[in-house]
Amino acid sequence: MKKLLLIDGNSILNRQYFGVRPLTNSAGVFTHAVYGFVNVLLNQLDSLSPDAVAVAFDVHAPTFRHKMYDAYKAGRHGTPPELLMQFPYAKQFLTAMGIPVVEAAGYEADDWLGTLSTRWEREGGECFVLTGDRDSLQLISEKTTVLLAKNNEVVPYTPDRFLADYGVTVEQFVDLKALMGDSSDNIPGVSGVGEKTAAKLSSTWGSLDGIYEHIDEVKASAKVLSNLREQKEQAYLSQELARIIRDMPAELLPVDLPPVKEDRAALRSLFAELEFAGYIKRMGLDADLPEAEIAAELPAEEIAAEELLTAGLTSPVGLWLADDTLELCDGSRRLSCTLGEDLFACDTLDAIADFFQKTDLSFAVYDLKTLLHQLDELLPHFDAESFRCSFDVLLAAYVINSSDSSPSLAKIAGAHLGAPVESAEAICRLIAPLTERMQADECLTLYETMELPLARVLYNMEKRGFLVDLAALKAFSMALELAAAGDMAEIYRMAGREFNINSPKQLGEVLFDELKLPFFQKTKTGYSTNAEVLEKLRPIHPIIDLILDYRQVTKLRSTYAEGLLAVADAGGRVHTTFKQALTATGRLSSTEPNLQNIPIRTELGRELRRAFVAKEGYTLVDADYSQIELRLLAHCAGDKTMIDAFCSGADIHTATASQVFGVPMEEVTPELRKRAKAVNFGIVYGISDFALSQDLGITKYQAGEYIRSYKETYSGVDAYLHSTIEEGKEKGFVKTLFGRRRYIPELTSSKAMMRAFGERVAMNSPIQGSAADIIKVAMIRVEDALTRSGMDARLILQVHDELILEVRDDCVEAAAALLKTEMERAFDALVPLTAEVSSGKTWFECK
DNA sequence: ATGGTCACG
DNA sequence: ACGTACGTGACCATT
Repeated sequence: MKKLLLIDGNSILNRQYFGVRPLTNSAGVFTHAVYGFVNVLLNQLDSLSPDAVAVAFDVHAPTFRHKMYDAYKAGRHGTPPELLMQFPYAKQFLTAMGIPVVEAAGYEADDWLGTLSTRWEREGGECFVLTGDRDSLQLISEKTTVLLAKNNEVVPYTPDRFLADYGVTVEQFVDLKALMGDSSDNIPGVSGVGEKTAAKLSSTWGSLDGIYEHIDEVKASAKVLSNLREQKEQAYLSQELARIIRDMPAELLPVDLPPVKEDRAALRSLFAELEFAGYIKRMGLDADLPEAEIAAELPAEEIAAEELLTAGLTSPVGLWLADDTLELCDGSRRLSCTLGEDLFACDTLDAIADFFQKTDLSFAVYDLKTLLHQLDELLPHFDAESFRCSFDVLLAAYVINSSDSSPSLAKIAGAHLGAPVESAEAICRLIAPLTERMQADECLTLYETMELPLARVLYNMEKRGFLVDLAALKAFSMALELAAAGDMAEIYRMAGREFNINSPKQLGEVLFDELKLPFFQKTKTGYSTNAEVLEKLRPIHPIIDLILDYRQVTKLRSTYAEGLLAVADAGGRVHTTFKQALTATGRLSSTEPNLQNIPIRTELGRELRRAFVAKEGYTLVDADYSQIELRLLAHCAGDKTMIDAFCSGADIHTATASQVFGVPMEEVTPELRKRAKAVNFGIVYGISDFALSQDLGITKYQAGEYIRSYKETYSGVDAYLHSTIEEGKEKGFVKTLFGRRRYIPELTSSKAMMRAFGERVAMNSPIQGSAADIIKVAMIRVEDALTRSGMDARLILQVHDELILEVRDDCVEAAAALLKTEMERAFDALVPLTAEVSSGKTWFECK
């Protein structure tokens, strides 16, 4: 039987618009509704393999459309412009897919669904109707299944499923609507009749006609009966309104519905414009590119490594290192140099090393830091310092838009060149558009003076690594294992059976089903067993203590002790990888191992830091910015009260407590200080009374009072945060002191939750991002100053507001002074940016 | 692949 | 009526 897939375009786009988190391409066009639309459509094509597809759209009469627009402007529901702007893209997608779009003035999408499904059924076919609108359920039949799109799933509705859900047959659906009405569709129905009464009446008498034929026998309240009698006309009018048209004029209908035929080039360019790299990959749109189109402009010239020096290339040279090929392109020629599969092809590698050592060329690359590591591994005596890099496509793309983390070269080329291009050539051709874009967005300086130089600093830090005491780590691991085993035995004894304590599911069953402990929180999948919940249960049952301890020691053992042992090199050093183009705010991230989340808050966890050591004859020098985010808040807001507090050198949380709670500084109790500290943190994160009340264990009202009082004390901060949100809404992005942007599409969301999230992001990002910028400046300055000083002292780690040096014992004091000075001078703010220095043989001792 | 949990700033 | 702090990464269990 031939299958037809019919789609209600308006309904699906609407659902995706509200269901998928907002997304824009770099041109600022909202794309999430189309993104979701493409997703559900491709999914259905995959799972159904229909013989034909059609997508229907509403076309209201012009006068009606005007009304809709006015309604929207008046602040009532209608189609928001952010959705409206996505319709043409959805239709472009359908055209490129070869899927007919059906629409006609005066008809709604479901009229098409009704008419075309009826025709298809009559011709003996099977039909699937994809929509998010329950009204279309009336189209269900033995041969037509309605695929109802919900937020994250598509539910197939057959006659049986419908009956089970609604308690009436599909045929009675329209009568049901006729009686109960539908306010969202302006169907009046019969007053006083709701879902229950309507279902009962329909199932008893079979239909609206049946009810009125036997109106004298109908059992219902007097009020309902009289309404039924008085509103008979209205009931039949409602029935007409609810019934989907199934007989549109034949001349409007398409003669036939051809099988889907993709125009892959059109799809590729559309997805490139929308920046849907995932779909380009999913549909394999890059794989079948004709070779000529990939390389586009320049032919590849094979070249021997020995000829590179004399090839006559001109700077800048796009450079791409693939598995066994080095590609170079200077805009007029594209050279390809095979490295050879033989690892012992020393001659080639020597020649390439020689080329890099002697050349005066500067290179444009994708991901300088990784390339330096690759060249360092590949080539004998590679000198990273003398490798001249004038452009990094990855870092430029990140500075332009930090939202898509670590985009591939293909993706960047797709977005800025309009088409994927051969790699070295793409890099070369991207320089101009990316530079222009950065210039236009006022972030070229950020890129040139901060991100690009930082890449080298990070490369050096990664290469140096951090020495760990393997023996100490092993001993710690064993002690933890012993503790875990002890906990485990006791937990099993108390539970009365063995189970996997690591499984939240099994643990939940033991605690809440078997031991019958009260539960406060549930997750999507079952009981919540997180530390917050367990903490509340602690007084109730002794097993809780053991579970918390078990969790702590197993975490320390597997993630940290064993985790670090697994990645240490032969010399006992661990080399993290900093991701420089990942976070939305401009911070770095650290992986394999993550050295930015080594425990410190608990005593036992902190012990781990004893295993992070300086090598023999060396000392660790550590400095961290004191309250840098709050200080930057004071600076950005220009809030006199807060600036004075910082300039006076007072403890900021005590000062805040004093001002917010109206007590003299000397009378601020530790409890008051703790609360003020929580408010200070909350402000930086984009505060809400609820979250603050949770944090402090106080009522929401009280939390609200704290916030109100805080805003009164620091009115400049309040005004600044508001203006940041306003600017974000206006421009679509917020920016740091150094011009780093973060786009926040959520700010214009029609969903309150999403918008509130956007507002918190708008408040936090400039502060967190500016702090990230400043420590980056500090890192460049420190690395530079240390090199110039001739001291044997080197940067080895950054932890957001903290820098760590490994320093030869004889220059600890000088290095410490240098570190402090360079950090504090990295940015000239309205308040001092102080850094606190410490040193020790282990990281533990630095505090 | 995803969710729960927990480590950090 | 509803769920809530901002930014990350690793491990484990489960699908």
